[in-house]
Amino acid sequence: MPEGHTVHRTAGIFQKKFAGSTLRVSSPQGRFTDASLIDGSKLLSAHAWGKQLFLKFEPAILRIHLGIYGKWRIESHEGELPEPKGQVRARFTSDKDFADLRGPTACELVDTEGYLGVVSKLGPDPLRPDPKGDEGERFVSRVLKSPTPIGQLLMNQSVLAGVGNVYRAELLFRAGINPHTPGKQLTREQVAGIWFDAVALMPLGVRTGLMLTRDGFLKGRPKLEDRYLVYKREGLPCRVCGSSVVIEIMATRKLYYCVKCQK
DNA sequence: AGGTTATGCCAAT
DNA sequence: TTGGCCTAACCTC
Repeated sequence: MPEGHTVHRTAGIFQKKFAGSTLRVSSPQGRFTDASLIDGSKLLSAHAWGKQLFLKFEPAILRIHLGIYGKWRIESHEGELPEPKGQVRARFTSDKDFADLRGPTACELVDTEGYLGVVSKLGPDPLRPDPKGDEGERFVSRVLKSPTPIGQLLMNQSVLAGVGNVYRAELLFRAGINPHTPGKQLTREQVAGIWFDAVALMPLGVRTGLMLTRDGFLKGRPKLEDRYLVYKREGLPCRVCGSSVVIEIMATRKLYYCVKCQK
């Protein structure tokens, strides 16, 4: 379930369970042919930026992107490692824990230059520390200059890193903004509002592993049918006004919104 | 058993 | 704009 919250959550787990340890790295499936280059080396740190996960090993940095299918299985073990389930691209093993990676779009070693090349193309990430406090402004000024619909801008990782199709729909509903509105037609307050809403909401997703966006359902594990405001609710009544939630295709992705509440 | 779908994104056209 | 990647879960038959 890969939007940015999932990736940050995984980075935290790697940091806690594996950072500072020497890891065995293998590719049961065989497709990660560079596994041998980091096998037996120390994991220095793990961090996320948007939907990208970076594992810094001593010899090189491993860049992992889950794409739409990718999944992690991370568990502890008692010396006896379980058989890989399905097609495991990469397995990371410490004394106590193992992590199996299946179906990623990217699992590749990069050097510092390659790493900088990737992150230089990423927009601000609401889940990243913002010591100077100017990351929101980077997002806001970019949106306010753009003729592109805000629904597309929120999906563009160079504008805003980590938000995907679920958070896009939910953030726009919460803001009461129609996804077709060009960025430059929004007010500064509206765009800043989206940023700060994401900054407030996404850490909940990291903590729980769920994209919680409904006030009143911001803790626990709400059932799937209670979870979202508009995402995957086409044809169902809007939770606020009761009119039918619509679905459209915007730039190849399904877009859900309420025509009445989002002007 | 086969078809559809997915929280993503890139390259080719 | 379209096709392809790549895996598993969830349908229908």
